[in-house]
Amino acid sequence: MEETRYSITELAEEFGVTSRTIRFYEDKGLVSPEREGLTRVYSRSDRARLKLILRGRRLGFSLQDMKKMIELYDPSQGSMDQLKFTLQKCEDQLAKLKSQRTDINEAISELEQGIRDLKEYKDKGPAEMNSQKLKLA
Amino acid sequence: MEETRYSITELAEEFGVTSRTIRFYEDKGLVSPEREGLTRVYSRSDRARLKLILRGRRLGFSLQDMKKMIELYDPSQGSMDQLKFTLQKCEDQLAKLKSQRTDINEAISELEQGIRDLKEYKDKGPAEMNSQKLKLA
DNA sequence: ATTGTAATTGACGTTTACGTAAACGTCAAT
DNA sequence: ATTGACGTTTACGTAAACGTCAATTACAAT
Repeated sequence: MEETRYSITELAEEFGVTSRTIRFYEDKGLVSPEREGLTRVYSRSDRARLKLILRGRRLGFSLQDMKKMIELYDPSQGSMDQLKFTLQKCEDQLAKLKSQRTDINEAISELEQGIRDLKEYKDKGPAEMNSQKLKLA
Repeated sequence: MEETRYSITELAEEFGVTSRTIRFYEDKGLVSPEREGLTRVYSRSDRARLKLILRGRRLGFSLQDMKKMIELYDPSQGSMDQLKFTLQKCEDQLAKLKSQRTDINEAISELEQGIRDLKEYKDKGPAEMNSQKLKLA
């Protein structure tokens, strides 16, 4: 089995982040690559972790959450507790996202209405507009 | 005409923010209530501004943006420039929100799938699962 | 006058996810 | 021997939108 090795810049480019970011994750205890002298050498599993982290980030998880969840995939066995933890976090996050989506949808509606009003105000002039329509007091 | 007057805590409670927040907005030049000695006294128009600010916040505008946009409703006339500025900001923000919504929708789908996989993994046990399904490398 | 309640100010803390700068080491290639 | 590209560390900076705290006043009621 070839030992696949990655450099920090290699992974940074592949995942579209800066090497600073990857080092930052290491600081937070999310990855711990080997060292050859000072240079970091990433294994295939390090790369997988990284991928997972970035995926979690896209889904809106905090790095702390990711740290705990990622332990599910460690050399050790995926214990039931870890599994439950991850599942719970996922469901929490799902709820959060859905709530956010609701908020955003409302904001979009309000904005769209606002834009319509503003355009009308611009075209017809302030004269024949009642300020109520612009949602003022 | 009665001069309606509000205290800082009154408004804070009405709008569900802390008085610190309101003072913070003042710091940023978003409201400038009268003073009686040191005490802030808010007028009906101050209250309207505040309402507008909070509304903007809900819609995801920055305080800076709100500051500029809010001048539209100043004693001075709502100049065409201000109107255009506001309209532009609204459209920018609308675009931002729509893009966010897309991201969130994708995240929700991914999460829902992930949750399904995790549950399956939990029930059927690790044995008959291929790790690919859990999106690992 | 004292107690209590509110308000004020200023300064520093918080959170998240990094960016940036300084100053230096390493290594391959020329 | 030098150049260039990359790497390292430490430490401080950034952005937003406040929160928290402490010290100080102000004012109202007792």
